[in-house]
Amino acid sequence: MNENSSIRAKSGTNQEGTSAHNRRVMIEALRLNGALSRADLARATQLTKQAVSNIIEDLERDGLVVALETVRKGRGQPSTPYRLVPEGAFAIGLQIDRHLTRAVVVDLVGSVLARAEANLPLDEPSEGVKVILGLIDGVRRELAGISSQSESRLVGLGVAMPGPFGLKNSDDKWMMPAWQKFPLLETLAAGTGLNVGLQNDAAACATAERIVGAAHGVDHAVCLYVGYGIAAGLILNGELYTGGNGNAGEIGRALLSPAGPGSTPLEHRASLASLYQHLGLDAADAHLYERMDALALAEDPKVMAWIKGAAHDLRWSVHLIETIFDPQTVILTSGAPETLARRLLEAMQPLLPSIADRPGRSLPRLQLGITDPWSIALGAAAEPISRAFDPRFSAILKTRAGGL
Amino acid sequence: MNENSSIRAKSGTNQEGTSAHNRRVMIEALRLNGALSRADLARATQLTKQAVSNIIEDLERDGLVVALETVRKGRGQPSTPYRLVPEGAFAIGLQIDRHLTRAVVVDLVGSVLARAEANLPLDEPSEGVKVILGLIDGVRRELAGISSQSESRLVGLGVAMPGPFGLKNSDDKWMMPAWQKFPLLETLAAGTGLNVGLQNDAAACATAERIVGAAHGVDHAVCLYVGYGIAAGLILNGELYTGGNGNAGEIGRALLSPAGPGSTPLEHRASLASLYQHLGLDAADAHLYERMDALALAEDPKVMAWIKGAAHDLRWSVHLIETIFDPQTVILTSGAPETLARRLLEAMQPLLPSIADRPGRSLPRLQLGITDPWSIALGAAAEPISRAFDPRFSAILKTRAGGL
DNA sequence: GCTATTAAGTCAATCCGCTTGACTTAATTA
DNA sequence: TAATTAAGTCAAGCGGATTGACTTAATAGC
Repeated sequence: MNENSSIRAKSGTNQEGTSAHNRRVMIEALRLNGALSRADLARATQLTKQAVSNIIEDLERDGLVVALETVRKGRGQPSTPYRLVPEGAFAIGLQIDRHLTRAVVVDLVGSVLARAEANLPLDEPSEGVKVILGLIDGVRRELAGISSQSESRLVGLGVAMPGPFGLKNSDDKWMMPAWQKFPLLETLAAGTGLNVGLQNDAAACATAERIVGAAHGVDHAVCLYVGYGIAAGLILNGELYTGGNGNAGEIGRALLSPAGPGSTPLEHRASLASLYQHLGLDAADAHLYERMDALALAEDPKVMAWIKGAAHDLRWSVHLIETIFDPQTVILTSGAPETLARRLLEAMQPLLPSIADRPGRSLPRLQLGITDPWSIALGAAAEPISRAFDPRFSAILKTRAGGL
Repeated sequence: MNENSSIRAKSGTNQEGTSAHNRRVMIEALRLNGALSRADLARATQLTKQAVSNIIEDLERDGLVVALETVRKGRGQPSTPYRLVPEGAFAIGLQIDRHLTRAVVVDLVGSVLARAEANLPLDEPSEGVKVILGLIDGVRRELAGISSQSESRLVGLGVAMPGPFGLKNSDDKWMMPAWQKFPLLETLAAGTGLNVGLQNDAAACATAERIVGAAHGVDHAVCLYVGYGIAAGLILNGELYTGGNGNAGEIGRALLSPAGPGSTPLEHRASLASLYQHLGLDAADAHLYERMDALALAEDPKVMAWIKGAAHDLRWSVHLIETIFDPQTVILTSGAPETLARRLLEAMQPLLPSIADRPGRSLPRLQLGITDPWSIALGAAAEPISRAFDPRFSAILKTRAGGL
């Protein structure tokens, strides 16, 4: 019976796929443009007025869009704009970091409705999972107080944690080895009854930028994330790209010079971990963020020295990213306080000359992204929303019946 | 009237899009699996037997597929396998290099039916275009002798030339500045009456590997191309990725170390140009290829020294590519003779440890691709074929009526 | 050797969702 | 007040996948 399972082919599609795509296209158009009339949507999506009308009627019935006041603009019948209903869908996002974990609830438009954080016992996943499930339960209850339909409109749980995933030698202290081995997704799926997705933290950052930040509506953007480690989140062709094994963009472990295995990974020089080390701070310190903020504001010499060194490496990373991906823009994000991130951005100027240094650019080569430390949890939560509502190739195709 | 043109949205789709996609899926399945029965196709594509039957009937009428002998395999009615008809479609590929140009005709399955080459006057595009049009006309006539329907089945002209494209300072001698400014595509479209597409040479290599080489059916592969320059062709999510401005993968100009603008681009060390320089060969020499082949076979010390140096840099490039893209495999291709390419591949072993060095790999981390010097022209020709017949997201969407 | 079983493939009706073209509604312009 | 313009609806039509019953042709088992 399995003799044919080796045939490689893409899935076909049918009218359901068509309809699903068109619904998603409407939602994306409303997300990107704020409020649009049916006629606007018809023009923008190339569909007929009638098709749009039917779809909008459906979406309105499903509580995903709502009509606004009619507006008169020149000759002709006034139009009725529609906008997304934030309460149309919710998702929970979970950030698992080395020393703490955060959970948030976001709605369809990416607003954070509830948040909670807790310390995480390092290297004890089975204990940690209890903490996490408690956290999730907390924000979920909070959501229930906000919306009566919260449960039925909860589309999933997105998890973000430091990558890379699935390596052979995962005893590297940078990599949370115990967590890599723990069956986290299965445990969380069982514990919450939700669909669970996983991204690394840079991908989560990129997802956050895409839904509410600088990558909103940009098809080719790379998000350079300076956190405890360093990595790039890739928006290619308007979608998050995660590579063959979910590890694309993990540049933290890239060797900077062609000097062989002995070189220092980028991560060991341009990351908050290296900053903590440079400042003699404890990564588990509960007031780490405030301390960094204060030091950055005070232009502490040690901090400024680190910024200078990190900016040097990061400038080179931006050059490399531009050369390799040819993105429309590079977004610098960080778990660090905004003051620090902004100084880092400034220290990176002027950027190295590169292929991106072309005439007629509409977006800056490098810009500052969200610096809120909750952005990773936000991006984690945005992933299920995006999966459920954004137009994607795979959303058109018929789903393989037999699992996966 | 143009007030609404600023609305950003993806196109919707309809039954035509569905049908177009399903046709493409059938063709891809036959390309990847050789010959399949309608029942096989139905299982592989998730469509019903009936839908597949209708589509196959269409494709057969259009001369794109043909039935083979029925085969008996166990119980049940014997199945009738179908395969692609090579003569179902043709495309012309054009490679424009610094000193020469090549044109080929390929068919639907990627076989080369005709080929021609000529020298190209450097920095004189208006003269060069005459040579090119003559070359194209030649292979086109040759094709007409092979197939009576050649003209109606000619899907387009694919052009491959060294990138990057559209830079500010295009007076770099590496970059064929005069050609960068010349309205090549428009001239060729007018001169041939064909649809014209452009890729850089590494992308063409990747396209060639995808249609007939090591990337056949692989969703995530990077093609490292060592030609006169060096660049990477990116197959991401089963499609060629070209970035925001068509320059993705142009790693030749990437600086190797974070030493700032003064560093040596990779291209100046690991490319055939550097080999020619190292050997004191003239890049315009008509017998360059044979000379290189002879030297490589004889294990000439100078060649071996260059190989050692280039391999050192390339090993690092592979590490970087693996770290950044997380591909299933990296394919080494080159305009150099196979002996040389193979020695280069061997000299790159052992590869640097990287994220790709994981258990349970099904494909090698690095493998040798097509070494035929005509592979770029082949890839150029494969692009229109792929555009016309491979399943792609954009092929499903309604096309914007008003051009582009 | 007969029968049951299995699988490929067809037939005809149905269904779903977009399209078409005429029509209604409601505003501005002249 | 009439002409024009644009938003949006109505109802019939159409294209293409689905459905389920049916036919055909092979092997497996008794």
